[in-house]
Amino acid sequence: MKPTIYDIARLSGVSTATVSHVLNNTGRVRATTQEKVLRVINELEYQRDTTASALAGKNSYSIGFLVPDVNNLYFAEILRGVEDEAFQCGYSILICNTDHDQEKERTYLKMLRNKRMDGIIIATGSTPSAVIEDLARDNIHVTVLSREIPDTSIATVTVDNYLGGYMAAQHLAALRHRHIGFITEPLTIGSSRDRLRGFETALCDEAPQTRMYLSNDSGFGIQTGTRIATELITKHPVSAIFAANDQLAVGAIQACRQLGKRVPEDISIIGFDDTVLAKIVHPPLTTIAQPMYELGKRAASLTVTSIETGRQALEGVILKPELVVRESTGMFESERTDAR
Amino acid sequence: MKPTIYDIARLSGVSTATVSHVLNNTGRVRATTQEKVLRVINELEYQRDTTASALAGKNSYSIGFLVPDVNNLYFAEILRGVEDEAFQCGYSILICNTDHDQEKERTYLKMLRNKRMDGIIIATGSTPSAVIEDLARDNIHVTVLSREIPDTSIATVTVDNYLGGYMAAQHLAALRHRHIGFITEPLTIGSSRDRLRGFETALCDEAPQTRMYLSNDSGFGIQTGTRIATELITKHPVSAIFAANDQLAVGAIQACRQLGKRVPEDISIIGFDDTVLAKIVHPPLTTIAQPMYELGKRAASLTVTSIETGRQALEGVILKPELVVRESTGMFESERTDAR
DNA sequence: TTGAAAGCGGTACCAC
DNA sequence: GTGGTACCGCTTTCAA
Repeated sequence: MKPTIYDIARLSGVSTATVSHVLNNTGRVRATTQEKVLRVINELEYQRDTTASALAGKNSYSIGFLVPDVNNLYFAEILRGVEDEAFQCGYSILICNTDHDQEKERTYLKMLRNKRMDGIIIATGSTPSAVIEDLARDNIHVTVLSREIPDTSIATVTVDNYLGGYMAAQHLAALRHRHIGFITEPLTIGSSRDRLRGFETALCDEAPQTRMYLSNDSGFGIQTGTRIATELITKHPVSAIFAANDQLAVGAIQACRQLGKRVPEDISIIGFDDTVLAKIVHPPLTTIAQPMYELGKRAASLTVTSIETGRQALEGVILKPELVVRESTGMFESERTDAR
Repeated sequence: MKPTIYDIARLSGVSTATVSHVLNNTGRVRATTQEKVLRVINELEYQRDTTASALAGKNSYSIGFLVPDVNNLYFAEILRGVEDEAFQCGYSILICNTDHDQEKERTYLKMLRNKRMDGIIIATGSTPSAVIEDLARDNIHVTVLSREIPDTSIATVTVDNYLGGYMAAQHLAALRHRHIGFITEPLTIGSSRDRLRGFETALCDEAPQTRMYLSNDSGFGIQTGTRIATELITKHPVSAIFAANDQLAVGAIQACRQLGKRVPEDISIIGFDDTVLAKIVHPPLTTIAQPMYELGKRAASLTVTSIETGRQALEGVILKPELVVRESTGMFESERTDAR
């Protein structure tokens, strides 16, 4: 059986209080005593039981990570960043796949509370801030990841989605596209709205004569991308499409293939995120890159800081996106469109 | 503050023992008492504190998942299966990215013990079975995922890697390839060895005159695939390449592109796993599909069964791989090779 | 400097 | 049926 502090105490002839003191470097313990205790600790390969320690009021060294779906390149990479940083700091990550399901989210949140998580990183789109405040009341430090900064002051790590949308539009406008389709994620999600706003603003700023086409449909996956792109292309004279994430963009490329349109000659496509998909797909995807790993790391780091300083961080970290030009976008050539 | 059983006991005028009984449906509690207690529980929205419960000797309802890297499509999908099943059963998953690093693995294992995990799913390549037995001694139920069945009896979920390798060779042999390159993951990993054995055996069985070329180099990622494929193609007259995972295969395709070889006209490429990469890459990849999600689910399910029955499952689940033919493999045409 | 003891929130044995 | 109470393993106050 794993040794306990009682074993350590007995074998080194001191009380558990003293053992605890040397374990935590708290209180004044005579050097010789300390040494004696440490020797026994090493001898028995003693390791503090985190569960007991947590129950007694200390950290559980665990952080919950609420995420729509880890089996999604975007979130998988964020998760990697989160976990790496957490591991560095001595914390572990408990994953919660919500599938954008409010009910699952609530269930997970309860679980996390009952398991005494020290902190929670929320990367799902739409947790009401009331929930977040509840968590704070239970002394669980919350960090919101990858969506717009909510009203309530709370630790937030996000990419500048507005700017990202802006850059995408700028790129397309510079290539002289004047009829652009926009494939969005559900606009209930803050980041989606920001991307759209940025996109529209850039269009106004740089090429006010441009028309943008937005489907009522929205979603996340490749299939959705194909569906919406098909709708956009058949209903409107678009020569370019912005897809709010790489998966949607890949779907759009597939739609083009199905419809016999060449990318980028007939239709330019630009994505968002820069997951591996963007490099693998054919043609390689021009996209707005997000520093996903970094987002994860920063979120974890902020959370740990909150936990260890004992007060909820209020910082808002906003990272910059970056335009990565590959081969899926090209200059608009009018004669092609006429041939349409 | 969250209510405790003491609060419930006080407000419903009974002892904590009784509250515990109604919570656990253990012991005989008078119906009226039960009702009274339940009412208070609902009123206060009481929820059992898992940490305290675990310390008192019950389950922690947490399972550790040791995996090389969740930011890898193959493992991400397995993780999804693991988490879904665990969630269904009321357990949560703690992730541990080992990066094939023995040191990290040891550190994680300690962490998991100290956090009183009920079970651990090990999807990394090479945990010595001694470690596994240690875990068992601490009453932690272990399931090994996705590698060969070790000597010691232990719960194992795996795909038939031998068969997978066999099928890949069969496919290539049927296409009349007689000079085949083999890109492997490190052969320290059991599943890699099995794939290689299966591959070689099929070649013997079906086309003994075939030559196989194996590099000393090995690895996991796209870059590695490109590197090894380049070596294979420049040093040997290969007309086909088997890559032990889809990433390596994608790398191989990129190598072909760089070397001016067409896939599949000049070189056929077959992968392993069938991650999304296989569908996205150009040309779409012929590959040996693994039921990754299912693997994860089964592993979680076995683990939970072990935990809840109290005795380590010894079952060995072996799922079948499947050949998925896409466009990266084709019939060998001798005249092409002559032109080489 | 050290130790006795009262928790933390549950569980479960044993007596009534 | 129900309740008293001794743990689980560690932390921390308070007194010595």
